[in-house]
Amino acid sequence: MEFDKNTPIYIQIMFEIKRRIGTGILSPGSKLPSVRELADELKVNPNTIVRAYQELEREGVTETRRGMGTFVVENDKNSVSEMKNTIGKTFVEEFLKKMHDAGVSNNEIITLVKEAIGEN
Amino acid sequence: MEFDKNTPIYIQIMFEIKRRIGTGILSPGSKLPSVRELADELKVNPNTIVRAYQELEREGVTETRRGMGTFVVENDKNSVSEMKNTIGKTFVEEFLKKMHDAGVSNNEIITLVKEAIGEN
Amino acid sequence: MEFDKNTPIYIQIMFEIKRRIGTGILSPGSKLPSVRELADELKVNPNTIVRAYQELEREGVTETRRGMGTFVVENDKNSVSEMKNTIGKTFVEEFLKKMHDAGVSNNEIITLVKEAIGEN
Amino acid sequence: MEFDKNTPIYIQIMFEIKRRIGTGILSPGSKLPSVRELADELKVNPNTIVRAYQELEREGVTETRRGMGTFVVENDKNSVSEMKNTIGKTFVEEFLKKMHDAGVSNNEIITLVKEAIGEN
DNA sequence: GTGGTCTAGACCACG
DNA sequence: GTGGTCTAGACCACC
Repeated sequence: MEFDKNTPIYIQIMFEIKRRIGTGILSPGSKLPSVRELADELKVNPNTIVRAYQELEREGVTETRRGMGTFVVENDKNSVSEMKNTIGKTFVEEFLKKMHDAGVSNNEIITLVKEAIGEN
Repeated sequence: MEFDKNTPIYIQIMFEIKRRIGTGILSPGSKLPSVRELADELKVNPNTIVRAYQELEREGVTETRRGMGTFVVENDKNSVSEMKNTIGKTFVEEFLKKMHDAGVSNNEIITLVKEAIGEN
Repeated sequence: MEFDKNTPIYIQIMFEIKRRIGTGILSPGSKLPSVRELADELKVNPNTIVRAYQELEREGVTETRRGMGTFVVENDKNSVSEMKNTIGKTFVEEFLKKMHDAGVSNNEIITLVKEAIGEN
Repeated sequence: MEFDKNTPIYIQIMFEIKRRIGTGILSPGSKLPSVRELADELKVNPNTIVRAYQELEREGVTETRRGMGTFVVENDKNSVSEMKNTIGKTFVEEFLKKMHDAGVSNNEIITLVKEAIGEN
């Protein structure tokens, strides 16, 4: 995994976990990798993982069971389709805000998106 | 102009200038407000404006003429439609990459965007 | 380190860093002094160091790792001999251009350079 | 004539005048273009020309005769070969200082210069 | 008048 | 402890 230099690493890790839930790699109820494991895997300071897990817990996405580790909460919110939706909507809103700020109209936005998708 | 607390002010000023070019408020060749003027207008420290203007120059959007001020470069890139297009495409690509990484399909993307626009 | 009054301090610091790379004092991958350390050492405001480090990063000479410091990029460009070569060639070209513009022939250039070196 | 963005325009104009003397375009005793003429020719603010002429007079290169204009002083120093030498030495010294600062040895300097000349 | 640089000192997010 | 950003205020060279 490569990190974008401009956004905090712990945020990117949060999205990585959500992505794994959204794509079914992690299912509700399953155990997250331990802090040390994930720190090793991502070549990152363990404190950074701790921070990410804490924020995820605050958001209600995960829960820690003492002595057992961190788990994906079994929640409607964490079903594959819901998680995809949640992440998606966040990104869409960010995106629309930026475009509007740049003076691009709604029609132009749709056109640009369709073009870009067509090209791929 | 209101500033978003989470992104550096000088970045937001850069976008504001680009937006003014993109919407035709500033045309290629025209003079930007002086550092002190804009600092006053935006209730911001002059150094912050200086920083924004320098970055814009580094990006080739503006140029400074000694003792005369800062000007929009007369450049195809800075024509109204081009500027909008450039900014737009960059954002669209970032956005699509994120969505695909999150496992959202092209069809779902278009649906989500349309929904979000409809709501606004 | 003494500063020349006529050129910005941050530029002189940039050259100092490049010189340290060019002479092998700093090797690719190694950590630069922290902003505060170097500010102390050079009796200069920390902001001035920040500026120098940022410009070096823009030039691809260094990179910052969040919360860890600023490092010399591991790059062919930054090997001792290459760095010396790169800086040197830039200066030589500038120099020759100026001399030719002033109407000095190639032979005269070599003579003048040898004279000046002999004198030192 | 194109101006280097980083050095004051009036300095560049001074060198331009010296260059014209060094290459024989202007001979000792001849009249310089009027301030307005040169300002027009170089697309520059007349004040900038005034400044350049003043500095040249301070250096003893030119003199102004009231109501008649500015003239190249008839001076050994202003003979074609001498002027070339003067400019040349200034540039050579600047150049050597930069190279030494960058850690390039005298031998390497001569090698680099010869290479660069050979290539042209 | 213009922008460019620097200092002093503060606060913040990140690891 | 690390760099990033911002403010306040100063001085300077240039046009």
